[in-house]
Amino acid sequence: MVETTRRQAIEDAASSLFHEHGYSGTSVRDIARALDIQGASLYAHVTSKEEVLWSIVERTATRFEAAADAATVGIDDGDAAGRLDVLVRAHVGVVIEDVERASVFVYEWRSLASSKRSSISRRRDAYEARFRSVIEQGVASSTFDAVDPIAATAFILTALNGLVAWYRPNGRLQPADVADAYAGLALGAVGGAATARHEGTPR
Amino acid sequence: MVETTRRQAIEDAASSLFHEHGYSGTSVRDIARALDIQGASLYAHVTSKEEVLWSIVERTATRFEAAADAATVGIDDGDAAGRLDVLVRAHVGVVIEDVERASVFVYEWRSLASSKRSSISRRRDAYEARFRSVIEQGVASSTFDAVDPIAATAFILTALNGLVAWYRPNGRLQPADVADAYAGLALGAVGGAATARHEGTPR
DNA sequence: CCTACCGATCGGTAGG
DNA sequence: CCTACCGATCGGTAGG
Repeated sequence: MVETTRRQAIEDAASSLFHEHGYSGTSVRDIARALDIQGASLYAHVTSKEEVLWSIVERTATRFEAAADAATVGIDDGDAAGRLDVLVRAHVGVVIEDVERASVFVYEWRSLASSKRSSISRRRDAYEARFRSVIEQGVASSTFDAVDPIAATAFILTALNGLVAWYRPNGRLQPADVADAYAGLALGAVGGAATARHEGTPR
Repeated sequence: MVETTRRQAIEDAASSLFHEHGYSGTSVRDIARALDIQGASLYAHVTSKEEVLWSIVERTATRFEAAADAATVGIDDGDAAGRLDVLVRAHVGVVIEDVERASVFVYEWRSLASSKRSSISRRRDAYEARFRSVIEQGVASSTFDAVDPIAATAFILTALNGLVAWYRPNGRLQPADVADAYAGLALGAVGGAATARHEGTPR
């Protein structure tokens, strides 16, 4: 990976280690060792270990939000299947673009101290609500089966996030294959697959 | 919770703390404090922190395996939808019966040292293969849609495991509601819901 | 189950 | 970015 700044290299190394061993399972000296510098030297670039976590989590939260914004622009409010399709593809795209940072965002945000933690918690809730309202609307319009929207949202979002545990950039499935597969599975879960599959999946 | 032995109380406290803060984020003294004893006193009952993790993880692995065994007994090999339905319900049942231990099993086994870690890794692979072969068979018999069995298995199992992040014992949904909802969503994901829903979901 | 203690490592600072 | 160092905490042991 080509690094533009030292700071970016630090966050790359930290993302990789936090992904593999967790935030508490990674020491400042582990991060430094990955960059071939002394532990104390890290503090020339960062103010604390938690600040590094915060930076990764905050930026990744923004990427998920921006991708969902971009994906749903111009899609008819009444088209629940189409909206869920693009939301799923957007989410999968952000995960696959940087599995390590996505993994840290998804699983390590709880290690943040209370104020930052609750800030992320609220943004996660709002993000989840986008999926839920699409599902509620699909159920209301009978586009989807009569699923429980809260359970269905949790089911789908945790399935999408689970990608970070098994997706490998140079594995059998190309990013587009994963996006297609996951969009089909998610739509199928709520009973909206038949419609979406017959219509294709326009973006 | 009624404790039969001190050892059990230790594993209860550890499961709760490992679930909330992770294995590395929990100290031996944290566990001791939850039991109102000194940190060093824990070693009268356990040989190491990792042994406590191992005990929780190993027992929970066995519970998942036993539940899958029991659920599939007497179900026709050719009935992919029926088999997937009971596998999903069995998995959800084990998670809901003890969310904290299930969470530790699912997310903290990576903290085990190499030999125990690879033992659990193999058992997880074998367990996952049960789901995958049912899905492969359902696809082959056109009971299910032509999903990618590896992706579909990962999608479904990570969704089921994601339960530990949001299920609350005294929440809105009763265990049976969650099992029904998740069985429907999982069957739907692979396109087998119509069949299962019309047939009902016998156990 | 306690007190007293061990060496190692933790996140972080001082001063260059 | 380094060396030298800080107090706190880590998992664990000795001996009762």
